[in-house]
Amino acid sequence: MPEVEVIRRGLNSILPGRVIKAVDFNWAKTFPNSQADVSKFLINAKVKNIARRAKLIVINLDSDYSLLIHLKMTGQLVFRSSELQFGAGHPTASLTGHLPDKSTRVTINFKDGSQLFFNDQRKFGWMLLLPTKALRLHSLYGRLGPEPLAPDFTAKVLKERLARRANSSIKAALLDQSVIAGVGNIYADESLWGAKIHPATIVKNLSPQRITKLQAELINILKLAIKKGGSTDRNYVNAEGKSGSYLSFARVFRREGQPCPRCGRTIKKIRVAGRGTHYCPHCQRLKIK
DNA sequence: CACTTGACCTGTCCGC
DNA sequence: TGCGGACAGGTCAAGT
Repeated sequence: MPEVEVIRRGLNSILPGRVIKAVDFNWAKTFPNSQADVSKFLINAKVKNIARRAKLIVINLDSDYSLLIHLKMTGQLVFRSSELQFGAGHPTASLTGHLPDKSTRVTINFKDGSQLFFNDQRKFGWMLLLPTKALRLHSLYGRLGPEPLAPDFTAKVLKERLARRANSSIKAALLDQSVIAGVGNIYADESLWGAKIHPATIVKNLSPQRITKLQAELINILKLAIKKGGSTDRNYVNAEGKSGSYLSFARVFRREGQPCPRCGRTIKKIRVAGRGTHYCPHCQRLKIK
């Protein structure tokens, strides 16, 4: 989610006011809308603003339709203005090659000559055009839990939401988007380390104090990650093609074999809820009540 | 119903 | 150098 939020902010500073001239796509699953809908509600539409819900990017258009985009793990949304085709020259730029490239699934061409490229190596990401009014009722939105960075996401709310997954591991519960919207694998591991909770702990065995600590850690870590421009594990870049630096601040994620920054013992990697999971065996003890 | 596993894809890395 | 297998940031449908 921090990565998506960083992209949203970038796009929201460059796209509003631009008018779509044409859209090219080369992978049908990426963009399942009919050609008729594309012509009617996307072509000639002007971008109003860019919003986010959970890990979804929402480009609101003046056609009263919204373009929803899910980047999954390897998706990118990279903007190139007509005069700066390569984004080159910037010392931290990490995606400076020619676009479209072999991973480009959709290209949105604006009337002023600028372009937005949707690249996705693994083809898991998608776009979907929906009427703006229908978004809240759509199943993509309806089952999502609360936004962890909203002001009303309190420890009490987290306790209530976790009660839905009382018998599963806390790691699985955190990754369940219907419990909380927006926590992914990196931030689940990082916040559990911060709260000193073993990732395999069954939710009902967590004390209220641990959950309160976890709520605070989630907020702190997500905010820090946004500030650092997100996490670049391999593919991630923001709208300008630059990578994020959060992983150099990460305490356990991808740090197996290294010393725990809190106690100095060796960080381990195991599998929990089907996902690679990093933790400190000393700081994060498995408590079975 | 609650919960876990496999599938969707491409690319990379590691052991043989 | 090549090949097979495991694994990768997410989310569903299908299974138990």
